[in-house]
Amino acid sequence: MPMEKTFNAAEAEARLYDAWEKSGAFKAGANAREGAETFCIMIPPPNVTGSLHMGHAFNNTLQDILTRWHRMRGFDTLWQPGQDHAGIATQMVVERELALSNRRRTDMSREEFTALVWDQKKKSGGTIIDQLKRLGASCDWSRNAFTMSGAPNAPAGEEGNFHDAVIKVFVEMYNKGLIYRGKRLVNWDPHFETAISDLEVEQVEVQGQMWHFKYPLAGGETYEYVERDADGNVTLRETRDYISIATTRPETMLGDGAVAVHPADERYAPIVGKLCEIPVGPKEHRRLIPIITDEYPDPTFGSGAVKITGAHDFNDYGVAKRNDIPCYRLMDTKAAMRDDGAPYAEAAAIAMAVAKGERQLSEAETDALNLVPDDLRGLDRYEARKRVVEQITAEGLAVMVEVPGQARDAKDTPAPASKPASAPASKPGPAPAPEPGPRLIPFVEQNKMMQPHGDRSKVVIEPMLTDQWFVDTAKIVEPALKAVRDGMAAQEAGSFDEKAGYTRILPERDAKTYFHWLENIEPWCISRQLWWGHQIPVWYGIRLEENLHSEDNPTGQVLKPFCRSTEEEALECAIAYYGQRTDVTLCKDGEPLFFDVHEDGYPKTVKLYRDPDVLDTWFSSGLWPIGTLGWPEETEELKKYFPTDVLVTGFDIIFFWVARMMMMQLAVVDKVPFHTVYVHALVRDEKGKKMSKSLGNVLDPLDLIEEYGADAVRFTLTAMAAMGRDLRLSKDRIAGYRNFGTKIWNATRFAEMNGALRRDGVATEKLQKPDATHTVNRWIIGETARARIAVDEALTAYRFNDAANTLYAFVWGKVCDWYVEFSKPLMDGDHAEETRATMAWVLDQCYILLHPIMPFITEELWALTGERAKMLVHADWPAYGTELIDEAADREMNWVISLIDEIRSARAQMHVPAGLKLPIVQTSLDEKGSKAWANNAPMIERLARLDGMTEGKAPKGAITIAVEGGSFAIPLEGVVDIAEEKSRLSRTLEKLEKDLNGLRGRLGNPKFVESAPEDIVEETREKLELGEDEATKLKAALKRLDEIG
RNA sequence: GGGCGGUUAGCUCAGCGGUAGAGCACUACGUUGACAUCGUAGUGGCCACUGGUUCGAUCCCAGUACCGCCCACCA
Repeated sequence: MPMEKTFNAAEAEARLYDAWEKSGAFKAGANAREGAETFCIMIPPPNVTGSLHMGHAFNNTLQDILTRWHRMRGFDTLWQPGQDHAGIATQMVVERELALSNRRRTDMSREEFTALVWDQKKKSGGTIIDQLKRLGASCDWSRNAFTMSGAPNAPAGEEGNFHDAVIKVFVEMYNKGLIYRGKRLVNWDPHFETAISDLEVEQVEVQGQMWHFKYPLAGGETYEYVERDADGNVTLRETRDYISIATTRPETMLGDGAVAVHPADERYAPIVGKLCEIPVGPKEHRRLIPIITDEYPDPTFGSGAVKITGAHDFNDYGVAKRNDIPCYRLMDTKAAMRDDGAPYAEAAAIAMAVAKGERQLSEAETDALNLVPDDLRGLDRYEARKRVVEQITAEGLAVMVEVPGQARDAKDTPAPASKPASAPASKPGPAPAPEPGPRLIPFVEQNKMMQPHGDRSKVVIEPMLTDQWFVDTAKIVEPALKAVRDGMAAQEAGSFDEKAGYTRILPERDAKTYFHWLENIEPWCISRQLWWGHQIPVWYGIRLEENLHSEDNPTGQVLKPFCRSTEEEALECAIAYYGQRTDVTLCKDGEPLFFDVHEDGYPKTVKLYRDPDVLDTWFSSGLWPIGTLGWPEETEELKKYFPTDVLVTGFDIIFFWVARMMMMQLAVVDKVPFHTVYVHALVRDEKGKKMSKSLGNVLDPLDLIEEYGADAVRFTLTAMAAMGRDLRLSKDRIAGYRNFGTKIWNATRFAEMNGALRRDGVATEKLQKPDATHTVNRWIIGETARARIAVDEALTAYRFNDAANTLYAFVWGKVCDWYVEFSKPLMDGDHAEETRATMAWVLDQCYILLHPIMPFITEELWALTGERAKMLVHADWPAYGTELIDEAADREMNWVISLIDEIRSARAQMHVPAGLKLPIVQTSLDEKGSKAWANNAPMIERLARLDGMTEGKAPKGAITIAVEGGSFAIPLEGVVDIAEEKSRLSRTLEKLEKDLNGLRGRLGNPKFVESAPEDIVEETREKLELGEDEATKLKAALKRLDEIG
């Protein structure tokens, strides 16, 4: 049955994938040789609700190439797939769904909600798996993992021990003091109402507004305010009864604990230590705060004086901690102004007492204090800001500026002498409607500033003072740094050893990124106020009085945490802690917390309640390598495949994931999770823009697979995967590689039509390399060996593009362009059988070598072209090398090829009709050339459209063909235009002479001959000699033409 | 502000000490026992700029100019 004209990808891909899966081709260890080394890749788990985007397609194509390549080479191979539960992202999807029916998560219980999330997982979790299958990913799906498997409320079918592993790690790290709980300023996402880590915050440039306000000094006190320029000359001197501060967040003034100035700032020296008044809120209850010094304020920025709001700004928090300034929380979880606690008057009075040093508050008391004036309570932070600005302005305490046309009021907004140029950069705020005469408006500096946003919610992050769990990263970072330092050193030294227990990051530059981040690592906030995730295994009771200020409780926390893997253990632990006099029970969901006490104050009943927070998704994905292999159980797979081999990932998750996996695996099992991290670049659109839904420039890999076939998409991504460079994907390129598939398909058709695929009943994988005698066959066998060597070298070095380009050049440029053409005249005659056998072998090698990149079409061709005992997916990867290269055959064929090239070129330039067969006259030819001609005459005549060769002198009106070792003439009397031939030869000669001059120059330079390596000098000499020979011939030909003309 | 990249043919990119390559696009011509998703031939480059090292630099070093990315607390 003759083959179709093209490969029908749409029809074949599903069928082939199905066949692979059914035969267990992707199972761990499939096709492994006896006693084989292992090779294991962990998939970067996509979000369970996700769908395949171009980045996934790229990432997984590379992994699949490595996996298939190793599997064919007989490694005991595992590509471990799975999905991530993706806390926020997944919860977001389900909440959005709920919103459609006007419901919210808080309308139901936690259990009901997480059940809905599990439903969602069931519904959409398979999508990405199916899509990866469309790509051809050869994962061992029977081992598909999920970061929430085995969670307490997981439905049937979601068993597994990932949850247990996560909990175990948390408990162990807690016991080792690597995890702690504390009230810290964290990034708070007001939309999802949860803390997030630094990495989940995106800095976005926005147009910022900075107001300047006057904080009156307490008791109407005044001081001499003096400003000087760089030379110390006084530029301003006046008496002030206030200190001017600049702020971008007026609403946080309510929580100010101090005003800070730089200790060296002489302008404010007279008032340091005095109190000033926050100019908001009811006048009779204005709070006073101290003016302090700290290194943080920059005297050249703003007014040089900074209001310190420890609970809502990271810098201020640092200042507050250093100077023992109270941090007053102003907002609730939605970042609206607090509406709880005692009325403002009461709270303000307490805060005032604190400021005056008359009173001290515990952390809890400070947190309970609501310093939001009654009229602002419950307002959104931006509404509150507006009100605050209005109030201050109305009261005349905003620094004003004259408009229009007037410079800003210099006396109130001092521009320090060192930065005189800063003034023009600042413009007055919103321009008022033009009115006659100058008029005063509040001075608002318009500056570009970076504002933190949640990477998921896109809302502005609010720094919030809350109780959170942290990993003490400083304690576990060192091994992760050392492992990569050692790995990179070995890589550099060329002595990299996969078994040495260190890790390298490729390309090298990404190692720098890794180092930089880890060397400056901050504590990692791992608690999230979400419902979807691993709930923190900590139960709280009340702390026993005598321990309130003990060493293990420096902040005087009232709660006593019991961190254990299970409720039962926590309960046991608590019982031991309280002793006989206390009745300890578990607090059931929704039950009120109630602590009853004995007469002497000792707890009588304690209800343990579980920490409601869940763990950061990346805490669990940080355990992906051991978790998917069954840890903490000593499973066979864990023993066999861990540490794994390569991690293939995008640079965007080096911090999120790679660094954390390194730290966590080293902390938990004291081994690096993989020896190599291959970091690939981003897939962009053809204009170089990052693909994003909002830009609408997303190329959907599924669409592309539909249109061009998975192989074409894969080959394109591979060919463009130059290390470390972003790649721009265009459809033209994909179409080009789809054509490449068609090309090899048709080469196979040719072979089939010529009976070159008859294997005479020999199982093809047993098909040996034929003992060819004909130069053409010996040559292509050598070329095949070269290709195999180059592909292996490229893949070993993770140079995927080199592998793809090598194959492209070999299959198209060598096999199709030349070998197939050469073979045509050989299909009858003495060498017919040998040529057929060689072609069959060469094509098999093409399928094998291409299979990791283009699995579908090659598998199909494999099946179509022989009785195969094994599918191609399990075919043996060849090991032949340079022993197959026949240098003599190589030289001969290269001579033949260049002769044909020359003739074709001359014909085309002389406008000889393509179909016209011409005789050729050999005017001179050395022995090698004669032999080469004799061996390959039918091929040369066919490909160069010649009609027999004679020896003799160049006839009149002939074109001259000069090749190494000889020259030919093609008589074109009447056809050829003498002038044109002259100009053609001249052009060729000119080019040649230019090259020769360069070569002569070099050889004429004694220093070159002295210093350059011998082989280079020798090569240069040879080139010159050959070139000069050719030039001589060209000159002779030109002279002849001159004689004729 | 700190760090890391990039600048090579019209476009997208390889190459990274021995005098420049691919794909696409473009031009001309189409023929042989697979292939028009094709064939053959061709056009097209002071390898960003300026210095330095070297016998020799697109490649190494230093600086300049643009472009891009990452990190960062200027109120």
